[in-house]
Amino acid sequence: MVERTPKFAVRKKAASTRPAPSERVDDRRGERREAILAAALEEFSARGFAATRLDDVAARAGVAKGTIYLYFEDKESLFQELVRAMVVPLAGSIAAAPLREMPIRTVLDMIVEAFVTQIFATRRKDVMRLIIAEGPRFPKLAEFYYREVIARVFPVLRARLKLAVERGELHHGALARFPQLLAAPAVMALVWSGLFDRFEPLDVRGLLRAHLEVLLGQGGER
Amino acid sequence: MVERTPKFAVRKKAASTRPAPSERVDDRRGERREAILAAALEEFSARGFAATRLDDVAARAGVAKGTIYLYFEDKESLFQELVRAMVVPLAGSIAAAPLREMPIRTVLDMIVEAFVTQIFATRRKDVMRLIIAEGPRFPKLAEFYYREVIARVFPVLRARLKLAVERGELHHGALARFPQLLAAPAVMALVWSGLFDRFEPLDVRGLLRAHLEVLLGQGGER
Amino acid sequence: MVERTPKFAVRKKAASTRPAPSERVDDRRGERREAILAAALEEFSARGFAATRLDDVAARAGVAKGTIYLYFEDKESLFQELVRAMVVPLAGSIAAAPLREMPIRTVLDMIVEAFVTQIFATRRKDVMRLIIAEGPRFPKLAEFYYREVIARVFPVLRARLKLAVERGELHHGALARFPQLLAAPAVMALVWSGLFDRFEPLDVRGLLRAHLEVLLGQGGER
Amino acid sequence: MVERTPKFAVRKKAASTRPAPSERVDDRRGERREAILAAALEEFSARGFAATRLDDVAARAGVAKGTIYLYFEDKESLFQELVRAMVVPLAGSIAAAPLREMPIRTVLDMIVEAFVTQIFATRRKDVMRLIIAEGPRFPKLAEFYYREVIARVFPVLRARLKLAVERGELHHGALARFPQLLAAPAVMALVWSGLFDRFEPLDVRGLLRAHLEVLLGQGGER
DNA sequence: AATGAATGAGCGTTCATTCAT
DNA sequence: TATGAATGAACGCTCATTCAT
Repeated sequence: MVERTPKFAVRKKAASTRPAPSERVDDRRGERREAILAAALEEFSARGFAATRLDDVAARAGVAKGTIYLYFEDKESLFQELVRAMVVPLAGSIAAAPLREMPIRTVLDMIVEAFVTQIFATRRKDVMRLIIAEGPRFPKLAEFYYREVIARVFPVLRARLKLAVERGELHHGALARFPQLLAAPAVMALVWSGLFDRFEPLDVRGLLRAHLEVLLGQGGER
Repeated sequence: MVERTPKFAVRKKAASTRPAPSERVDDRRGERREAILAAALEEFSARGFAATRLDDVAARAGVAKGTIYLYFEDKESLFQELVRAMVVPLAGSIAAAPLREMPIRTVLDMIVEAFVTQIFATRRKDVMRLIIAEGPRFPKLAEFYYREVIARVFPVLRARLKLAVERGELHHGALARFPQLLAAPAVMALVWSGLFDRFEPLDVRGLLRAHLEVLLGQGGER
Repeated sequence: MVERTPKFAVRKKAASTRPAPSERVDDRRGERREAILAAALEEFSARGFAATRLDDVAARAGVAKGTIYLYFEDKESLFQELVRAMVVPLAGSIAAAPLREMPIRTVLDMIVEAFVTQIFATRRKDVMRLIIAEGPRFPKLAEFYYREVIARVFPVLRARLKLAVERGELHHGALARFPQLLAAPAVMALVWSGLFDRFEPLDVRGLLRAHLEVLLGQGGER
Repeated sequence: MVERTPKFAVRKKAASTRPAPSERVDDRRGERREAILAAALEEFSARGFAATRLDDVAARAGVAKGTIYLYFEDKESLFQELVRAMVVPLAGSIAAAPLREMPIRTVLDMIVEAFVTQIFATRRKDVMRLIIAEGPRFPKLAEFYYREVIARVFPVLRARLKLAVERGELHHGALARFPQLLAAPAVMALVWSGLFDRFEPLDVRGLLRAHLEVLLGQGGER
């Protein structure tokens, strides 16, 4: 994995006035790269890693098959870069919020809302599903996700949850011991919607909110 | 099915009264089938459907490549039969228990225990992971699982949870409205263990028990 | 080719009163053999040599696949035996007729009638087509047919045609030089009916008779 | 198409004025296609459709196996294209000749000559044999040939033959009723040469000319 | 003799990757 | 840089043949 440098952050600041030639080239490079990544996401999501044909990715991205190899080492690199590109920015934003200042209810509401609007309603949902489905076969991918997301978010979360218990905001330590419990309904939503939406669509926000009720010990609607 | 290899070898000598030839033949047929299914589970779990080579399945099962086709229509059939063979018996046993007679705490404890010992500690864990990972690409598979498991188990569960609310065993209706919440930590355990066990193993029983504490509103260990 | 002895003629005389055991066995053998040959003819005709599956031959013959190998060396032997069994008796009967005694018109009428009723209206038609289609790939088959049929029939025919010219029954020597001309419409009928009967059925007897008209120099119906 | 190899090598250098890249590419494409078709003809002729290995076709054409699939959908398409490419130009040229202007003798002489030089002396002979041999198993092929050749040539021929009878050029209506009679010796020649040339080569032109003698009622050499 | 399960070589087809242009 | 034709290893599946029963 890795190797390829994070061109993302950079590019965002680029180009305001007339860019220098090299910059313009970099721009085109960036756009092409984006187009390929977007096409790859679509195809990998629809068919999984092994069943995706680079031919189709190229066609969807509007480039020639060989062009993909100018931007990515091989099929696997493309896949990993794809996940990386979608995951990194998200992970950063989560770990940044000033959780300690807010009441736990607000914290949890924010997390729910972030998941619903930033992940579930976007292409990131597909990336998450790809991680779930393909991760076991891509140790590097799982490791990357663990390092970038889990290892960064869970400690912060756990600390805040512990604090909540100490402050009396939460009445049990279960969550602090197993932050996975907090994420479980989100994972369930990703899995369920990928499998059973045809038969029984799931109200994802409803599910997560109901979960909060349980966690916070409020009766909610019976 | 249950726990692979021993069963087979044993059965060969099991029958004491010299069985009729046809019986013996049927026995061998059954054993071969089982061997292929076992090998297939192993390979499909390790590589996913698309990346699994029937050559490898055959080698692992100790049969020739062509033999697989004496027992299964094609690769996809083998995959579906595999899931079917592992899932059907389980689904039946779950729906059967006399849930109404037991206190909700017992019901939930049983479910946790069943998941941990009947699924998570066995090869069924791998089958569940396969359903999660491959289901989106196998509509038939997802439908089968929905029909055989979800549609059979969830209504029973929901009814019992409603009853629990009415009886005052549960203090909120969230679970009755979203039985998915009950299953969420199990799904999380399957996903987590497939991805992150190398970095941070998960105490699955602990996770599920902690979840019960939360659901039942008991403080548990802080 | 060859190797297997011609059991045919023998069997025909067999069994009148209660046959001895060994004879009965031979009978069953013969029937089985016939059944396989009949099934093989059907399948080879429908699909050609290469595309025919011994599985299908066995199923059609009502025997197990392995049984075929008790009666025939391999697929190719079966094919060759099949042709041999159908061709040999025919070739004999043709060469036998007392052609010199009859007027040429009668001779040719007889040949036409023999072809129409003994070949074209029977399974032999399929054998002839098989020889035409597969012969180029089966040198032994072509050689066998040349030796058994062509080399036996053509000289006789040629002699009679020469005689006809000398007797003034025929007005040109073309036929005597090229007895193939006599057979050409029959071959054409076999080929045409195999290819174009769906679009334009051919009146085979009409074709052959018209050919005779031309050969004999009679005006026929204009 | 026409007579294979030389054409290709020559063409490469042929173009004097430095052709545009696309032209050169198209040229190479055309050459490759031709090379594959030529190799396919060779292999299909030698072994028949079913027994031909695409591996061998590729090797003979000097391309990789996968390359065939850049030019042809699949094995069957390759086969059909092969026949189509060889048959279509011929059929056109036949139907075009101004038959009514020429005496029937000339017409028939021309047909004989055309068959001998344009078909029998070329690779087209092999294509005709393939049609005869494989047509029964390829309904599409037979239909194509009927539509493109038979349905185009026979009516013209029949009309000219009728005219010949009316003009008194022919003394019997047999040919007009059965134009197949005219083609029969050609079919015979194709079949005979495929089967028996080793044992008894056939003077094809002699055969066809002898046939004409008979048709035209001239004594010819006795 | 008869069976049919088992074998494994073989073939059509696909597709990631390369490379000449 | 970009292309897309070409490659060839790989894989699913078939089927003639064998052989234990």
